[in-house]
Amino acid sequence: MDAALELVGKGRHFASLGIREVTRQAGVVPTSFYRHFTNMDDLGLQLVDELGLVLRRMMREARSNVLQADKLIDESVAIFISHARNNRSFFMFMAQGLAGESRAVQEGIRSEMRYFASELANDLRRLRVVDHLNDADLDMTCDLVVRSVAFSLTDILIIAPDDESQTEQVRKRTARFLQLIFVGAANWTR
Amino acid sequence: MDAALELVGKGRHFASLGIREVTRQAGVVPTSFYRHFTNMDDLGLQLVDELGLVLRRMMREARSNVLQADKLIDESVAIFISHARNNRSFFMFMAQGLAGESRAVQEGIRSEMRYFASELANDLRRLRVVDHLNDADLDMTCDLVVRSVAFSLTDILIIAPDDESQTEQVRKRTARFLQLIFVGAANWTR
DNA sequence: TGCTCATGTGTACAAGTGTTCACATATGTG
DNA sequence: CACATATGTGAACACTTGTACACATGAGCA
Repeated sequence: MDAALELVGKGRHFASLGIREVTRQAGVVPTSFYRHFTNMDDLGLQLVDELGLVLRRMMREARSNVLQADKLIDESVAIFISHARNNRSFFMFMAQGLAGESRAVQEGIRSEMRYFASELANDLRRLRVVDHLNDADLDMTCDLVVRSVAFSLTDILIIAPDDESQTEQVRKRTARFLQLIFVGAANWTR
Repeated sequence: MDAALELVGKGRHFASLGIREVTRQAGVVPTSFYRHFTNMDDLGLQLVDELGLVLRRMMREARSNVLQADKLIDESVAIFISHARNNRSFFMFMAQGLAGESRAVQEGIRSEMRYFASELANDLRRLRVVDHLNDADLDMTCDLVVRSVAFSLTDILIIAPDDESQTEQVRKRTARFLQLIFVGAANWTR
């Protein structure tokens, strides 16, 4: 799994990876592959599971760092971007998988995003920043937030990993997107 | 190019297509490939160019159908979804390319999206629905709109092409996203 | 100690891959 | 008409690919 991620991190697309290629990168003989996975799709699915762990760690960090609501957006975006840079290959895999060729991987990632959005909705309720929204509208808002952040992935991943100034630009733009969405939510009337 | 699109439409990922495979689908001998393209990346780039035409046709239709501003969102989303369904393979290619393995294709698609966003900004100025926004904020809003719609692609493309009820659901949800964004824009103060 | 089970190895094979080259056939223009 | 140019063909090449099978090794446990 690490080998596959490394190849993805080098710019390869997961869909184009072969068994031999992955085992070569892992420093292992091709037949060993079958000891762990039945095919590449299987490997992809297990990567999605691990991606879930990464996202959960990120959420935990965000929750412990965002204490008061006023810095919520900037803090969260900063944490997201920092995780995206520290786990570049993982997030590349995620971005690829959203339109990948394995339906199962696709749905796995979408389900992670749904989970993420629903946790976000919980947190916002708890922080009492969206009291006037009913549940459905809050869910929609969080869905849109998660999508916007996810799309920013493509911005972060296309720039060089150490380009601080461009990263900062993406950070700012993403934060403004979320501000715009929350202004919308604050003035939303059904 | 049609052959490659057909394969993508069948669920294959563009990055995993081979020259022989594409020429086989095209009913032509492998060597013929080199008469038209130097490699698969080249083919991808030419597909991006054609994608630009599809998007421009879509814009033209949207402009001629959206006369008054009050139905703007619903009409535009409907047109977008109808185009996405009629050119399914093209939009699949677009969704894939955003996180694809060819940097050039990636940037090509991103540039199409930027163009789209800037045209949208022009239209909104012309319709005078956003008079209180300065140029930068209008650009940001349109950027977010285009991104949200683009993300909805993954929703449309994952459902069966003839599933009317799910399509309708995506249509509604996308429209609500845009409404939320425009409420945000309407109440935006720098 | 010896047994079991998980993991890794080496060899083999049929099938598929990208790319080359010389050759054939259209198509349109002077 | 003849000729140039664009496109398609067939055979050939050296590699790579997925997968099967029998065998080796090592770790943990009785």
